[in-house]
Amino acid sequence: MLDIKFVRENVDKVKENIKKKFQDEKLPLVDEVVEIDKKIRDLKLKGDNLRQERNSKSNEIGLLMRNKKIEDANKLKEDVKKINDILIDIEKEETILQEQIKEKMIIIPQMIDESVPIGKDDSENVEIEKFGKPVVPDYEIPYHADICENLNGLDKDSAGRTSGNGFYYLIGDIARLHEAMISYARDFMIDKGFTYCIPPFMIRSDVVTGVMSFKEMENMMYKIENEDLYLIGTSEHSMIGRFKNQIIKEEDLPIAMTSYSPCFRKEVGAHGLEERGLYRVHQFEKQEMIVLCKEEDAMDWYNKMWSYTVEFFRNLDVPVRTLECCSGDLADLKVKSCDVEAWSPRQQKYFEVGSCSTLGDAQARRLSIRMKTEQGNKLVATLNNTVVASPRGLIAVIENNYQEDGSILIPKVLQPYMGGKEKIEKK
RNA sequence: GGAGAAAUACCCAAGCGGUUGAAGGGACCGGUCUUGAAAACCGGGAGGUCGGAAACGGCGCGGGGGUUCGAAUCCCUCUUUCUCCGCCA
Repeated sequence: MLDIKFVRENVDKVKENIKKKFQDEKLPLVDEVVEIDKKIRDLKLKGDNLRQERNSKSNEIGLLMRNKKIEDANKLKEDVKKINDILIDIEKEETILQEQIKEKMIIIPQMIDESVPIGKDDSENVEIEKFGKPVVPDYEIPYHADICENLNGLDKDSAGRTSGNGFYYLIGDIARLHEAMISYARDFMIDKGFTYCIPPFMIRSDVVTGVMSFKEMENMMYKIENEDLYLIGTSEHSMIGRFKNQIIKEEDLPIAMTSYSPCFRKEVGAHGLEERGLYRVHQFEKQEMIVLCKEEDAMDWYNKMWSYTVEFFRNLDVPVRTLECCSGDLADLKVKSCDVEAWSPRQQKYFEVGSCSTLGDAQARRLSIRMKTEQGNKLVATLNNTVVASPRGLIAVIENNYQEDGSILIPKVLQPYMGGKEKIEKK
């Protein structure tokens, strides 16, 4: 969501930004918004003047009553009643216009960063850099679910019976490896200076609508029956929601936190669940990082944040690359975003394991997250990035450390979290 | 889950239908005194948000709604906190 003042003063820039995102159908919205905004301001001025008159007349009535001039007071009461009748209409119209403008403002995309590559859709995303050599061993790497099942580490059949498609039982050393990754990710981020946090796993609807669009909400969020509560799709939701309507002291910024949570997603309308595997599932766990900072520091943080994920995966001996989201593929709330992708030696291509975004002040405007400065309050910038989500991250580790004999070498950094174990093999 | 009480500005807190369109403290800022500080004394200010170039004005006493000429004050509702009971890792 943009600042209405910015739109008012930068109609051309806003339109150009929409074109860059190939959303030409939204172009008329800009003029409509400016027009409604003008109407609202006129109406507000009218209303304010009437309210001022009402206030002073009500005051007069008070004085007259005290002096027992009942008749004069009653006369004034009539006047104020008339003012109130006019005000009712004005207020009604204002409410309608406010809703109209909000509806439109909410779908006008955030101004993207100049550096974002222009492109229509995800096919035009741009590879930025490769880290580590993508190795293809001379033996065949089986499908990750088969590797896990062969090591007695996965039971999808039972999960199908208990919970349906999109769920899984992780068992034994595979479950432990999953947990080890999350734990290592936590400690890795703490070492980078981030504060560890376990947030609520359910949030209210007003927080949900603050952090995502309605369409996303429909397609992602599980609702608790008979309660105003939703299961979080990522801890970003509760972590950013934490600051809703808050004014942060300037000296308390930046706020850099790393949070753990299970994540629940309906995955409606996405590419569908993967029948056999663990790549796209209804439930996973994630170590996340979020940053709240001054707008001018956002780009530095953005670059730091994605590089932490790269470093994390390199420590696990997983080759990765960064892929920048082009303008057309960038979600409307985002200023700039890139995916970190891990190498799959089986598919011989990279697949998404994390996503790093800066939202500028868009989220802060929706949630009213501000910082106190000497010149008044300013919106903060919000950023988020995946450290690791598992089991998806698990797939990367398993495939890249798979041995010809069917065993998996445990990356050195994870061994302390696995009781010193160096290898997972069939018993 | 049941029963009660409460929510006022950075903090404490008065107020319970009209000179409160928020008293009084504390902290804070400015000053006097002091070599400097502390103490004391004097002075200052509603933080936020919206409209406006500004002057100024609107909103605003946990959120939302209502009654009234007029609401911090009365009514409804939601949220949160506290106390007691019940239940439970």
